[in-house]
Amino acid sequence: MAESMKGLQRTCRCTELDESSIGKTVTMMGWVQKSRNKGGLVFTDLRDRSGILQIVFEECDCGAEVFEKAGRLRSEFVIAVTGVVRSRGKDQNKDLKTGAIEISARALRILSESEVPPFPIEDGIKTKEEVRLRYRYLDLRRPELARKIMTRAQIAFKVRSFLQEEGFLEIETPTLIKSTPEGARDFLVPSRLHHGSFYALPQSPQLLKQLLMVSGMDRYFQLARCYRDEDLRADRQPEFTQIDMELSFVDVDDVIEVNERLLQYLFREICNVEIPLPIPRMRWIDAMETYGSDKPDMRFGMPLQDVTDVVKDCGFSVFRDCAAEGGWVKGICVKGQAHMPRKKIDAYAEMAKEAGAKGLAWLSLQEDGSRKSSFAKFLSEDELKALEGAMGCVPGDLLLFVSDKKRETVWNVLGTLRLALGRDLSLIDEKAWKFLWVTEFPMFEWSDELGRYQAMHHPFTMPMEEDLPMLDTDQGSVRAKAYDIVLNGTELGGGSVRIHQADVQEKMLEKLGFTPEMADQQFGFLMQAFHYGVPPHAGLAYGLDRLAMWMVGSDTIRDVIAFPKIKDGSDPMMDAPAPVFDQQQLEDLGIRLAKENQ
RNA sequence: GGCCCGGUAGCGAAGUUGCUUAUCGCGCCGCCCUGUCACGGCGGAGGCCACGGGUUCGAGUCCCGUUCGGGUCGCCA
Repeated sequence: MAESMKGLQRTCRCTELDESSIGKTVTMMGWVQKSRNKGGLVFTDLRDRSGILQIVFEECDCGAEVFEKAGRLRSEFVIAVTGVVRSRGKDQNKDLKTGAIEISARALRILSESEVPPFPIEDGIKTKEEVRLRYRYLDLRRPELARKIMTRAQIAFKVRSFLQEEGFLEIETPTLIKSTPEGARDFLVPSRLHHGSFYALPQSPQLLKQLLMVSGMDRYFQLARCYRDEDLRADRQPEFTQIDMELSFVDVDDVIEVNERLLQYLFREICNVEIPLPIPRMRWIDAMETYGSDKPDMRFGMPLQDVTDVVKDCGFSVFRDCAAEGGWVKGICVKGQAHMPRKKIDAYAEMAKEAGAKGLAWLSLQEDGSRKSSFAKFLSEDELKALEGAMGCVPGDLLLFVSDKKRETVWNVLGTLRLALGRDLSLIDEKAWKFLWVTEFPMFEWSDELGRYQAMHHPFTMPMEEDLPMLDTDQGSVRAKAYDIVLNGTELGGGSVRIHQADVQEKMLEKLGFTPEMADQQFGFLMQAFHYGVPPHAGLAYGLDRLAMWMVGSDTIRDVIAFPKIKDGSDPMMDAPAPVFDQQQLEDLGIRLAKENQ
């Protein structure tokens, strides 16, 4: 039978008491972590979000009635205890923050009883995530997860205080907006007042924040909930939070400068990590050529090296023909792995094929100078020497090569192998924080599916001034004033300088295959705004969830989201999405379901 | 949509080339215990081996299908 807390007031949280509190009478409230009944006395560990504190019930101190009640305490009961703080003398618990003290109970109320929880409420459990997510409210009681959610709250607080200090205004933008083409699938919301019409939930507040710049707001930010109806990953949820910002009268360097200081501030305050500034920058093309990735993991080396010129006349027809057709041959040198067994090399070859390669050529130079290789027999000694020299290969090293007509394939395959090798060979310094700006992204990327170019970032991104003439002559080579911030091989955020001229924006939309009518229908409000005085502006958005994930040391984004969704986009706790309960709801919206969904 | 891994008491696991009553730890329930804190002692309860079909004298184990969960590729301006 649950008791009332009438007349009681909680004094403080568990770990807010220490030896200086000895002698004080306090009232503590929280959950029973564990109760140890020794017969003549009962020890109860009381838990709240701050930690654990030991309560002692002794009949001589608390009386028979309270002592009998204490004997009934079970895990996860919610209780209120009034008692006196005292020292634990010799019997201290060094594993507990409050291990030097305990509460000698005088009064006890059981505010709520509990069934036996479906899994232990403690750190380090191996319970399947499936079960934990169904009882997420219990999972969140576990200290390690609670700490992560509390750290996320701290991050949000620090972001706000830093940006406010820098003159940014926190402005909310609507989440019922217009569907835009391009990009990810939208979540749609049917309109009751306009049957047959739909709102879309924003994938980002992109256009709205640009309009705020037109409004003269100058510096804006928002912790914006965003929605993308795509498949989930360990670091991807259908709804997620962006630290979204936009600045007027700035160029690339200005955005980078303030954001470097933001990152430095956050990591110093939250993680006690000092990020040296400036954060290194790398052009997109160099990131691809050197690491085979637009978000390179800089915690280890093993760069990609181009040997197309070295092998263009060699005896190995695969390389020779590829070079002759304007293709690419690149390799990586895996230091000290000449002894790698054939089986493992074959596994990497399989990985290479899955990543799109036709095959993987390999050569190991043994310590005694002999070679093992899939292709060395086609090359002369001089050609081999030249190749090994170009790769910086010394005895004991293993070389892996990929050739393809498309440079994207070579990048992708070797980039994948590099990451796998870095992980498998423990080359990654897990304690390192390697930040990197990747700049000068291509403006466009070709879409086979659409049969035309797509915006790599988005259609409002400013091309680099010197590349503007190429819009008509060499569209694929136009670079954008776009930048990504990368941490340890993860994209934390990205942004760009935006187009602020109506004529350039019209040209861009035309290049992306929009007819003037389509452009007007989709973005008319933006184009209209661009006729009334637009400040040059630029911005950036971080994935707050990913940032928080790194800062708390998790490998899944779910750990920093209070109520995350599972792989199929559903919520196993509240069982959403679900069919509508009341048919009237559908009728109000003017929606009729296909037969198979009724 | 493809590929990979997994599902055995509330939780975590074991279960051999197919064989009697499916095992272990934690938790849970009862009794005992005045310094425990991974409390201890004694006793006890708890299972549609994910679901469906097949092979077999006999299936947790082998085969097929389904389902649920995770990872990954596609996808994610």
